[in-house]
Order: sequence, then C-alpha cells, then structure tokens
Amino acid sequence: MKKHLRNLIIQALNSLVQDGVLPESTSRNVVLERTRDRAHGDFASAIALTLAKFANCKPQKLAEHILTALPKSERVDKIEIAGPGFINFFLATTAYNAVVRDIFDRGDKFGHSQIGAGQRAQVEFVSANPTGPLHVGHGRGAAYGATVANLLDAVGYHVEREYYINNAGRQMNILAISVWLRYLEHCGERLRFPTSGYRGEYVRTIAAQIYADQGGAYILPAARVFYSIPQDEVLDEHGNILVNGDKEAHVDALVHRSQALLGELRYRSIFNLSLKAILDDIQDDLQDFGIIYEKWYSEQTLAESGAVDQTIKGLRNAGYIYEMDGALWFRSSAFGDEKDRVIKRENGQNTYFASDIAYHLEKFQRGFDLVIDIWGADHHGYIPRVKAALQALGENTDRLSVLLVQFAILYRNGQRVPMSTRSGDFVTLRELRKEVGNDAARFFYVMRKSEQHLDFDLDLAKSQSKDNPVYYIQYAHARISTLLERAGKIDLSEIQTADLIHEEKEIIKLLTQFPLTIHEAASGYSPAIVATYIYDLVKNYNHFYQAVKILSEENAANNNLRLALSECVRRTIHPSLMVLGVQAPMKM
RNA sequence: GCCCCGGUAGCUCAGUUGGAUAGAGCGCACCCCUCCUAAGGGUGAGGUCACAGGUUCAAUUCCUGUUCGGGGCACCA
Repeated sequence: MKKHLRNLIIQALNSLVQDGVLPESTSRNVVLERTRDRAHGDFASAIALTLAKFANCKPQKLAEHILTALPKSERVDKIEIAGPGFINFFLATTAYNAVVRDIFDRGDKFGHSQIGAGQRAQVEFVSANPTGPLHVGHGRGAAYGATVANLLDAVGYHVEREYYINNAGRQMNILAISVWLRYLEHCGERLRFPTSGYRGEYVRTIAAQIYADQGGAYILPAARVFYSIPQDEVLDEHGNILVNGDKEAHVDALVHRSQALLGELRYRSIFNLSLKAILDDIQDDLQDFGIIYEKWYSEQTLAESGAVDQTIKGLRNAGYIYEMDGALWFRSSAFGDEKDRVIKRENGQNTYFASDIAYHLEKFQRGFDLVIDIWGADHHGYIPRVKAALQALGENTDRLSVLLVQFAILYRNGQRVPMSTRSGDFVTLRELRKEVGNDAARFFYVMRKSEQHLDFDLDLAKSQSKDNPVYYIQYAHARISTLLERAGKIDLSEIQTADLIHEEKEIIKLLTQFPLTIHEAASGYSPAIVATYIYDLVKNYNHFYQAVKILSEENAANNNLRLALSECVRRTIHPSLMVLGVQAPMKM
C-alpha cells in the first residue's frame, strides 16, 4: 500500500518536473509515514515541505501542485493538504479487505520475509565461562541472543546459534583446584580456602559427588598442598584487607602445586569432572529455557588444533607482534585501540585474547555473511582490540556486529535484590526461572532495549493479572483461541469492510504493520520492538472485543469479519510469541 | 583523565531514516459485568522531552558543550 502511494507521488513529481515546476535534479526519495492522528488520514507525506525550497515556492503551494498532478487511484478515498503542507491520504475502506485475505493466505508465516534469503548468519551468545552456574545476567544475554537469532531466521537468514566454551584458560584451573580443595575439606582436611577460589556452594556439591563416586583417590594432606605457597590476601566480610598478600600469585601457585602433587592423570580427572558437571548444568539450564544451540564450540579443541599459535604467527607475519618485558604484544593501537595488548604472557601462557582472535578468525573463515557476538556491556572495551586483530589479519570487520547487553537488576517487594559476585552470592538463572517461569523470564528480559538497564520486577513477572504484559498477551491468545473454536468455520467470502467501526480499523492498521515490525526488529537487533508491538495489538484487540459482540452477532457479514479479524490477530500474536520464545496457550 | 550506554508524566518505559496536539502501563481520582474468559474495559488529572548553544521551513530525534546516573579502562575473563 505504501509502495502504491509512493509510486503515485513519484509520478506526480515526474510530471511537475516536466512542467518545470520542479528542477530536473529533484530527489525521488519520497518519504511516507503512517499517521499518528486519525484526523490526518492513514498515510501522510511531508514531501512538499522537503522540496519547497527547490521549487522556490511555499510548501502549501507546492503541495497543491502535487495534488493536482497525482494520478487517481481507486484505493485512495480522499487526499488532503493540511498544516504547513502535509499531504494526507485517506484509504478506501475496501483496501482493508485485501489485508485480511493476505493474512489468511500467508498461513503461519505471516510477518516472515525473505530479506536475508541465501545469507548465513551466526549468533554467538551467553558463552559464559564454565566455572559456575548461569546467573540472571547471563539469562538476559541468553534470551536476547535467542530472540535475535529467531528474528534473523524469520526474515530468511540461515542462522547458526553457537556457544563458545572457555574451557582452556587459567580460570578453569582455578575451578579445578577449588573443587579439589573442597574435596579435601569434605574428607576432613582443614585448610584456608583461597580468596580467589570459586566459593559457591556448587563447588562443594561437585566435590562431594566426586567423593561419592570415587572415594578417597585424591586425598592428600592439606599441609603438603599449602607448604611454602605465597601468602594469600585475606579479607573480612566487608571486603577490608586483614592480611596483605598476593591472591593471584597464591592461587596460581596452588594450581602448580596441585598439578605436581596429583600428577597429570589425577589432576586432569578432577579438572574434567568439574568442567563436565558445570557444563552439563549450563546446557540443561539453557535447554530448559527453550534455547537450542546448533554448535558448542570448545576453546580447548581450538587450542589443541594449533589454530591459536597459527594465528599469532599470522599476526607476526603481518608485522604487528613485538616482544616487551618478556611478553608478546599485539600492536592493536595501529588500528585505533587505545593501547597495545598482551597476547602471550611472560609465563608463556597465551592470554584469552589470543584464543579469542583465533576463534573470531575461524568464524570468519567459516564464511558467515553476518557474525554476531552478544556480550555483557562490561566487555565493551574489548571490541576495538578484537576488530583490530581481525583487520591486522586482513579481514573486513563490517561482517562483525558486537551487540552489548546491559545488566538486569531484580526487584522484589519494591526492593532491589542484592547481588554480589564476591562470596558467590548471586541469583542463578535457574532460580529466576523457577520463581517467575520461563515465559515471563523470556519476555521480561527482552521487553526493554538491550542497551537499556533492565529493572526486572519479580512480583510483576509472577502476577497473573493484566498488569503483567506476558499474561495479558497470552490471555488474549487463549481467549481468541477458545472463541474461534466455538465459532467454527469462518466464511471469508462473506467479509466486507465497507463500514468498519473505529476499533476494527485500528486493528487492521496494526496488522498491516506487522511484517515491517519484524523486519525492523531483525535489522535493528531489537526484540523489544516486537514486544511493544504485540502488546499494542492486544490492547487494541481488547478495545474491539469490548466494543462488539462477536458470537452473538446476527449479521453474517459482520460476524465473519469479526471472526476473521480475531483470527488475524491470533495469527500475529502466535508468531510474535514464538520469536520471543514464549508459549502461546490455547486455553488458560 | 579517556571510552561506551542512558537522562521523556510521581514510577517503569515507547516514540518508527527530523514533521502536525510527545504516547503506553503502573500509581492516583471516578466509572462499567442480565453479555463470547472482569486474567477485561472506560473517563480524568499528571510534561520546560536533563541543561545550553548550533544545523533546519521544522529538533525529543542530528551536531557541539555542560551536567547527572550506570559500566569499562590488567601479562583477569
């Protein structure tokens, strides 16, 4: 429809150029928009305002010229000039018929398009270190990433969802010794748990499980483990320093000592059991949350394949590697990063950055047209160096989009729920899902723009009332479903849209916007647009529902129209909720 | 100090590549079920779009500066 009107205006402009009213160079980029106010018709164009100075006359005068030059169209009822020179189009109500029929023809693919057809997109999200269960912050990344992937899928991309498992670095070693130390405690050894160790309760659980499965095979006296290890930093419960020490050196020394005492085989065993326990938990958690990955990509495998060393060699060949203070540096400042970055540490270990470069290079080599990373907002400083490395390796970073997700803050009884990473005192994703349910969690996580901090109201998410947008929308879907079930078959040939009431027109207008909404949400990576849209549609449906009788309507044409509209709304709610990862119940 | 994100109604937020009278939900004040799910609907009050400049016929929207809030500036991830 918009296209149709745009063509009309372009034709008018062409003839005005011929008449010499407008110069030859006039732009044919016609802007049309839906009106906000009903009095302004259905569509409006500010074209006369934009072009007035080229025509050398007042906008209103130009608008009149355009109006006379506009070809007639049976789909337009009335055209007016208003305000400073807007041209308002009022659609013929018969144009609405086509909309309803079109939605029925599209089946369950209404709103979907093929804009991305033939293109491959990869979305990498969550990718939390497997050092503990997912918490509510990861949850937002999970819901957001899954929805962005669904949106790209809806507009025709071939999408691959991927989780990058950071299972090779120092943090994993710290996890392994944390588990082992808890295991020793479990077996009666007394020790002071390191400040930089993983202190969560889950570590004890894994340790106890290892003991239950394998008995005392890993027991060693704690005194031997801690003998002449550098002093740890000791804090009290308020974070004040009680004993000055180097907690990182302390924990690194413990890792070394553990590897020496346990031997390669037993150390690997603890390491792998810990990793498996946590990764299993993460995978279950995400699957229960309705998130399916095509690929779980292991950093370990990447490192073992030699890809990381290969990548460093590539950077060296390109001339961007130098040595300083015993470490290897990447000259990222040559590509706009604020300083150079270490890629191999003095102790010979690669930094995480090194494997991240190799991983991204590998992603590029897999040939995706679109590579999307979803990170927490606190990682934003990391973007320039990753892009720098890819550029140094000769890649075009336009294919890479890094999307940042701000934190979610939980509120219960109007109070902020305290969360501190120290002491491992955070709310897990699993706890949140258990408390509010998957549907509410998925919806609440994405209903705000991702770059916006999210105030997550737990009480609202749990409430079964109209105040809760998830229930409001699901309820409408259920209500329509039962309504249509009672009504039986809809006779589309009986539909006529000659005299629609206001509520009906509003619904149809909104329905026509749905494909565009999905497109905008997909191209802008903004699931919140869908959430806002669907809420708005449901609200309008409720107005309509309140205004008319549907089942008891005697006039067959009206009856069929209203049923058809209900069905159209249902066919819009359904795919929207699917994209958002929320159930669309038939009954409630 | 530098970098990223944000500042719109009492609260939480929308606001479509700059457009006509800036919207919604909650909260507040009233009101509506002989009727398909009241898990719903209606009416009203409530705004210096953080502030100051600039670009434009037109700025909440774009640019610059200021200010406030969040986050980041490691041989941690």
